[in-house]
Amino acid sequence: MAHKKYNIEELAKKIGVSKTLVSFVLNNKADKYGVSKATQKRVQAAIKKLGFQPSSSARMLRLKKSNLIGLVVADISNPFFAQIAMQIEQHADKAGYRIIIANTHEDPKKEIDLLNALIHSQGVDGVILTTSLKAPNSLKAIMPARYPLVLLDRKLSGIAASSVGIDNFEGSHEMTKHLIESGAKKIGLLTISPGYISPIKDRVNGYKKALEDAGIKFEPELVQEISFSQIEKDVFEAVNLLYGHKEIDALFVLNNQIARHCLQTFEKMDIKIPHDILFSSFDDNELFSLYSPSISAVMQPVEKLGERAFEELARLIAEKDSDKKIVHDQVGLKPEVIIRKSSKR
Amino acid sequence: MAHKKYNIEELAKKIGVSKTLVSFVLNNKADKYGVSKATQKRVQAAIKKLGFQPSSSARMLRLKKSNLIGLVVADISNPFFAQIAMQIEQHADKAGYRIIIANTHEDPKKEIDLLNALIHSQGVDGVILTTSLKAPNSLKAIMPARYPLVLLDRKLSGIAASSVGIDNFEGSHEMTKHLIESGAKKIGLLTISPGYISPIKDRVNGYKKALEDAGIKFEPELVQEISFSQIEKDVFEAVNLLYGHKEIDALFVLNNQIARHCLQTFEKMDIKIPHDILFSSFDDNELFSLYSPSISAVMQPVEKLGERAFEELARLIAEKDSDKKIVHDQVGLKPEVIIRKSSKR
DNA sequence: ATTATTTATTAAATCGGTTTAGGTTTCGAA
DNA sequence: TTCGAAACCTAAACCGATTTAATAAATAAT
Repeated sequence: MAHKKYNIEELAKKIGVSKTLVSFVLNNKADKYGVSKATQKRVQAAIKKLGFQPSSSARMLRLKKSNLIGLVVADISNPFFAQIAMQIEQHADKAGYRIIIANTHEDPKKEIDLLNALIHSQGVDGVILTTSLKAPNSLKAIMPARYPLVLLDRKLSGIAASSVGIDNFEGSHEMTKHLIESGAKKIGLLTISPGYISPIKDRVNGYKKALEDAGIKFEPELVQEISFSQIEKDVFEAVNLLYGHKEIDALFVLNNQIARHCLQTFEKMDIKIPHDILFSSFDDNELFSLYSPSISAVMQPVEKLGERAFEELARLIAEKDSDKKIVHDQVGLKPEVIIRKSSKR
Repeated sequence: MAHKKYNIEELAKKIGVSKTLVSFVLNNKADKYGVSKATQKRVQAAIKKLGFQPSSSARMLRLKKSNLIGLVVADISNPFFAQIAMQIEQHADKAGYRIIIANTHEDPKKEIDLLNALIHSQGVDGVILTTSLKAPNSLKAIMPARYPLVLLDRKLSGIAASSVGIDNFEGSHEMTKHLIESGAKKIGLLTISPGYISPIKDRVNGYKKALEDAGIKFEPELVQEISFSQIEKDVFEAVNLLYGHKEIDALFVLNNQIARHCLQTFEKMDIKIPHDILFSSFDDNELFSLYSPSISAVMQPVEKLGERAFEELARLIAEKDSDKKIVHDQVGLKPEVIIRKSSKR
C-alpha cells in the first residue's frame, strides 16, 4: 500500500530531530556540519523506511535549480529527433536531469513563446534547441545572460550558444561527388523550405561546390524547393519536372521525409525512374537498404549527436554559476556517406 | 535585450500596488475580488510591458499543481511512441500542460523508480504509462489514492487506471483471417518477449482464434518468440526455421521492428522468400507500401491514441479533486487492417 | 573552577507565489 | 451627523525545502 506522503518537517518530527538536520543528511552535508554518525544513521533509516521524497518545487524555489532540461524541436515524431531525444534522455537521466519536450512545428512565434515559458516560468536549467528562426533577435530578447543553450542540428549566428550538428557541407559535397563519379551529369536537388536554416544552406553549398570541382555548370532550375506544408504536391511536381522535362540522371534529396515522398511518387507514377537514375538522400532509413535499386544516403550519427548535445549543455550549466568566461563550442560531427550499389544496375 | 527578471513583489512595487492585487489580476480573480477596472488595466499593462512570468515552482509549491504530465514509455525513439508523444504534447500544450518524457527501456525496476520520482518528487499531475510490468503490486505500492494514471498501449489488471489502446485481438484476428482467406495453410508467427504484456497476449490469441475459426490446427512450433536484446539473431534463426524447415506459406510478425529485421534477413539470405509467402506485420510503416511483394499491416491510429490518452488523463486530473467517484475508462480503438496485394504475385 | 573551544543541534529567514482575513475609503440611508 | 454597507485594497500566513546564525552541551585549556 502507498505510504502517507511526508514532508521534511513531519519526517523530522517522527525521528525526533529538526528538519534542518534532515536536510543536512539529505544533501550529504551531514559531515560538513558535524552531525553525529549515530544521528545520521537514524535519519537515513527513516528516510528509507518511509520512502521520503523531497518536494522538487520547494527545492527549485529555494535553490533556483530545477534539474530540468528543455528539448525544443520542430517535431518529436520525426525519427531523427526522436532518436536524438532518446539519447539525450538517457544521458540526462544518468546525470539526474529530466527532459521536458516541446514541439514548435517550425513556427518561430511558437518557438519563442515556448522558450520564454520554459526558461522564465518553468525554470529549466538549460535548453537544447532546433531553431526555426531566421534571425537571432527575438531569441536574444528573451535569453538571460550566460543562459545555457545548445543549438542542435541547426546553427544560428549572432547568439551566445554552443552548437552540435554534423558537417552538412562535407556530407553533401561527398554525396554529390559520388554521384558525379558514378557518371551523373545532371543532378537534381530537392531542398526544403524554409531554406534559410543552416543545414539546408550548407547542403546546397556542398552540392554546388562538388559540381564546381568537377567542372559542371550549376543549373538553378535543377534545384527545387519543397514546402513542408504541401510536401506531397510539391514533390510530385518537382519529380515530374526534373525527370520529365529536365532529364536528370541523378536525384539528391535533402531529407528523409522528402525521400519517402519521392519513392511514393515514383510508385504512383508507375514508371521505373528509380532504375534509371541514381537516387540518394540525406538522413538514412533502415529500410532504404532493402530497396532496389538501392538508395545511397548521408547518415547522421544520432547517438553521438544526442550525447554531445547533452554533454555540452551539462558543461554550460556547470559553468554558468562559476565566474569562468563561458566558451561556446561549435561541434561538427562527421556524417557517414553510405553508398549502396543497386544489384540490378 | 533581455529584461531584468522581476518577481511579483518587485512588479507590484513598480506599479504601486500590493502583490496580492497583482496575483488577483494574474489569475483572473480581479473581478471576483472587486479590483477596479482602472487598476486592472494598469497591472495588465505592466505585466505585459515587463514580460512578467510568474515562477512555476512557487505556484507549484503553493497550489500543489505542476501542470506537468509524465510520459513514461519503453523507448521514445520507437516511431510508434514518438508519434503518440507528439500528439500528446500537442493536445497538452493547448490545455496548458508540459510533458516530461522518460524511457524505461522495458526495465520494470527503472519504471518504478522513474514513476516514483515523477509522482512524488517532481509532482507531475498525472502519468501516461506504457508499462513493462507483469504484475501491478510494485505500481500499487507507489501510487497515491485517486492518482491520475492512463495506461497506454498495454493494459495491466488490478490497478486503478484508465487505459487507451487498440483492440489487439481484433486486429490480429482479422489479419490472420485475411492470410487464411488468401490461401495460407501454415502461418508462422513471430512474437516478442516479454510475452506477458497485454497486446502481445491479445495478438497471439487473435491469431489462434482465426485458425480455430478456419478449422486449422494450432501448431506451437510455428510460433517463435523474439527477444528484444538479441533481435537480429533471433529473427534470423526463426526465419530460417520457419521457412526452411517448417515450410510456412505465410508469416505474421507482431511488431514493426521485427518486421524490419525480417526484411533484412530475407535480403541477407538472398532468397526470394518474400515473393513466395504472404508477409504481414503489426504496425504499419510508410515505406511498406513501396515493397514488392507488398506488405500488409495492422495499422494503429496513432493520432487518436495520443489524443484519447491525453483527454482521458485530463479528465482524471480534473476529477481528482472533486468528490466524484472516479470512473476509469478502458478505451479500445479500432485498428485498421491494410491489405496490400503484391503486383508481382 | 572558570573560561575557551569544539561538537551537535535547531530556530528562523528565505525563495515567489496564492489566499485568507482584515483594513480603509467612499457613499447612501437613517 | 452617523451608521452600515459596498467597493477597493493589503498584511500576513502558507506551501516545503535550504542555509545562516545562534544556542546548548560536552570537552579542553588555563
